Amino acid sequence: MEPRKNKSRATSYDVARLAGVSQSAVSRCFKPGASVSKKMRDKVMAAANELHYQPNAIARGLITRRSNLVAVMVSARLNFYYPEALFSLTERLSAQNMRVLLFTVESEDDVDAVLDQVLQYSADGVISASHLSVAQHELLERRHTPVIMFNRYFDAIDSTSVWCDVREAATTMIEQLLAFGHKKFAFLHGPADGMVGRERLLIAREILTDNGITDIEEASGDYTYESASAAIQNLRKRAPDVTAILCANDMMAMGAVDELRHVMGLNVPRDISVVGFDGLGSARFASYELTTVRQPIGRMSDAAVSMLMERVEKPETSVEKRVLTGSFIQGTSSGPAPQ
Amino acid sequence: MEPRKNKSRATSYDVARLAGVSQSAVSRCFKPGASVSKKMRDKVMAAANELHYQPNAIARGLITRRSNLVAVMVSARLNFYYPEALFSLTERLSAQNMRVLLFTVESEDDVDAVLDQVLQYSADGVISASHLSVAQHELLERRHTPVIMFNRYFDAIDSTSVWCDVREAATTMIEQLLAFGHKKFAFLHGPADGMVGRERLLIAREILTDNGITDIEEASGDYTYESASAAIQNLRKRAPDVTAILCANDMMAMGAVDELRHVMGLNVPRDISVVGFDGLGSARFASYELTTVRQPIGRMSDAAVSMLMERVEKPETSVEKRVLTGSFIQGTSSGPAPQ
DNA sequence: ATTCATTTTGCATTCGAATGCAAAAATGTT
DNA sequence: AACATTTTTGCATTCGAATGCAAAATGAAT
Repeated sequence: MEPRKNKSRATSYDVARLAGVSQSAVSRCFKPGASVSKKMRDKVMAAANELHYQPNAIARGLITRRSNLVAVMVSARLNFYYPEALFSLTERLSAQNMRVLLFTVESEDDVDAVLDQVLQYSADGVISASHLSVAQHELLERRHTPVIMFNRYFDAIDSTSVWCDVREAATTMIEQLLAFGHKKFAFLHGPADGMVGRERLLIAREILTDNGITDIEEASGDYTYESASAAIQNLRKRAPDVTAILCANDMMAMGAVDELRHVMGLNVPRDISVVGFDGLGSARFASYELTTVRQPIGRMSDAAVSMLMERVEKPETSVEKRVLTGSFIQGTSSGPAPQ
Repeated sequence: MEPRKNKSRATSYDVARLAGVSQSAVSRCFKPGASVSKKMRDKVMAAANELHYQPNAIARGLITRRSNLVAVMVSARLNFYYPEALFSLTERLSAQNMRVLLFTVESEDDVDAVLDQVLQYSADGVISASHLSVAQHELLERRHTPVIMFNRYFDAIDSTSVWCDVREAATTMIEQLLAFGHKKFAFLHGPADGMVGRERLLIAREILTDNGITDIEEASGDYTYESASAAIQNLRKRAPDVTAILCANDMMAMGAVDELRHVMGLNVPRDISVVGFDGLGSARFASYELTTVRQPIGRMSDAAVSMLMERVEKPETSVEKRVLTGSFIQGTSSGPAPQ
């Protein structure tokens, strides 16, 4: 008998040799529901424990064509919303015995390179919180890799997605502002390619239009706290009569509140109201108490994971869009319009 | 010629057949620095492009014994500090052509299960921001899997780690508080198992002791914003004369500031000063402008990744502790002690 | 004890790429 | 042109687990 090669890791052959059985027997003992006698299982498990054997997921993946890896793509820019979603997804994926391969996407240009990696690692599926082009969708489809778009409904292509419908909550929010007597509104947009923010403000615009308000001021940021500062300065200069600012996300709303209060010396909500979208943890901090529309991140993650798992098990499962509804959060960053 | 089996993915054999060469030639064309003639490379690359061939990372990993996967373990509880570190690490690892396998750890009990997964996937290395026991370290060592402890210096075992030394900055911070005339201090601790927080306040205590202050009030939270609320209530009841609160992290400092200001109606820093540790992005928000000690997350990530890569390439590389220094951030959450 | 049905087990092959070695081709030398 | 040298290529094997199929073992039924 050879002295053990300086392998650090026991293989199924090592276990088989020690237990005096075949390698296939070992393999079967680690496959739930396989046909193994109790005697065999005991022998093998004893040997496996002795050698600290664990099946090699890489080798297994090669033959089964299932890596049990899920690629999760998030945009690095959105520092606050996505961590909550990311952790939430990770927990739920582990519960399904899936591992998370994390990819951050700086800009749209990175996506192709990331997808190459996703495919090289034979991820069983993708959950993407960044935009994918039609070509990119097609690439994944050709490779039979299911994708779930997370919070990306209005993409050109018809793809399986989880989305949060904010219309009802936004209506409540905006009607409350109207009831508060606000007449002059402004939007604080996200970046031009920010689908989610655009959609949110589109809905807001419709609701305002329904109520006869069409003259809306516009300003733009990039979803970050910092970007709100310049946008608000600019906005106040152009349109000092605005009394309600609708921000495309909470982060900018927080930036807006701070700029108005601490730099411009205004009282929010007495002088001006600010509302956001997302329902971040930090939006509830006592310094902000944002009025906002909360996305049910936990339930969105559940939906994304369950839709993904279905498609991993049954690849031909058809496109599905699961829509959850956001809820209105009454904060203290909005209130009656000033005299 | 068989009709293509319904494989969605071209293999090196497919490329070889199309290019009229051997499979090994294809493999070599994708290995940087291999001996291949220009003619061969062109032929192969043309075929590879036509079939959209990309080498299978799983199969490659099996034979090379290099998965190019790095397991990153973070605690899910610390919602704010770690996302910044996580994204920072992910970017740097991608730059080294390594992929991130993300694991969240709810409690210490999860760690064993997570490590099993790490080993099953043959991660080339681990970056851990959660505590590992001696046994866990040994397990990884037996499997020749290098670990870098991220922000975990004072572990029982002598392990390679990145750590942020806050002593100098903390000294500056505390001496400033003393110069501001503060005499009665309180600590807002993290949870009992929070190594980092304990260490920070230990240092703070030493510095205060050096300055003749030994009677310090103590309160405890769990690093979250919310937990500061009860701790502060309790503290104010017991010791209304405290004028400076040192918090184990920024998140609790923010919670403390808000509780003091918005619930208790105090003026921070006029009535009471609050300082933190971390240097979170949100600590800079105008509503807080925390006085704190910032950890250089970017440089810490660089250090972690470079130390890891060294040990992946040369496994026998000895233990190394890289210590970066935190910097004092002057905010407006602290100021002169009240009369 | 014999036959047949059923469950367990092992054999041999497979997944896809990498690599040591030897054969073949290209290049250099005289 | 003949030979030596270097570079390029292909053959065959390997990594570690899973699995179809056939052989072996077990159990049931007569």
